[in-house]
Amino acid sequence: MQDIFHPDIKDISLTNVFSALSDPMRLRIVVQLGSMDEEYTCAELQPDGITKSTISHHFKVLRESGIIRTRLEGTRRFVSLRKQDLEARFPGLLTMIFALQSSNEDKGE
Amino acid sequence: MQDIFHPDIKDISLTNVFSALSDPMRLRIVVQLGSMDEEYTCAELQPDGITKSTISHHFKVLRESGIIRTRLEGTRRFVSLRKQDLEARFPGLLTMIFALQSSNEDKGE
DNA sequence: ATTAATGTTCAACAAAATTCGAACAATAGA
DNA sequence: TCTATTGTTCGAATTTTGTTGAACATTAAT
Repeated sequence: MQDIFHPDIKDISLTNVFSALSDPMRLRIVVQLGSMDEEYTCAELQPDGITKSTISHHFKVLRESGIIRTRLEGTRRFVSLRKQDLEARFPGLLTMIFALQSSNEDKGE
Repeated sequence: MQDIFHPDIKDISLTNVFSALSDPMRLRIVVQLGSMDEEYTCAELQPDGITKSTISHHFKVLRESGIIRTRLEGTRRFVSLRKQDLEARFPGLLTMIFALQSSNEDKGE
């Protein structure tokens, strides 16, 4: 039932990462995950007015593309950015994304 | 008829750029455009087995997302990377992409 | 054993993206 | 004025993506 598949570093593809980050909601999640070195539950990152199944779908996309890691603990799932892996695979990508956090980018436009 | 719309630098959005680059064919075009400081005609960048209408569509996506610039000359159109604009807007993005050119990324996987 | 909490999965739908061929537009050249 | 060249645009078909509610699974707590 629970696959919780995480691709190996070498299998993280740039096109898949770009595809995952092309959705405003997912990009915002990544920015939020990067803003603090902590884990979040899925519910904590769920925007208002968005259903559980929707956010679950986005986490799956982010996880299968190699951007986040999911850890089970009881009934909850903690997600975190694969910072080191992404930096090793695509140096500078996260840095560039976080730099835009201060400007006016990640709100879908 | 001919719009040839190019978004202003400030209107280039990261999600749109990621979306444009999430397609393997378009990413390959960008890599090829970046490998030389030259302009290409659309036909020169057309992969084997791909129709004109398809490649025309991809150039439109790249242009409207702010990644390339199109210049008319006679019946041909020369396309080039908006290197400076992209570097100003998303510092390090192109550098990161071109670094992968040497590795084994940009072939769809 | 119930009940609650946290997410996933499934079926369904709507919207968007990809691809193609045919038709068209604009220019260059004979 | 024809004709060739280069590329766009317009449907249409197919595929992918985003979203939701209902049902389910798993664990925790009572």
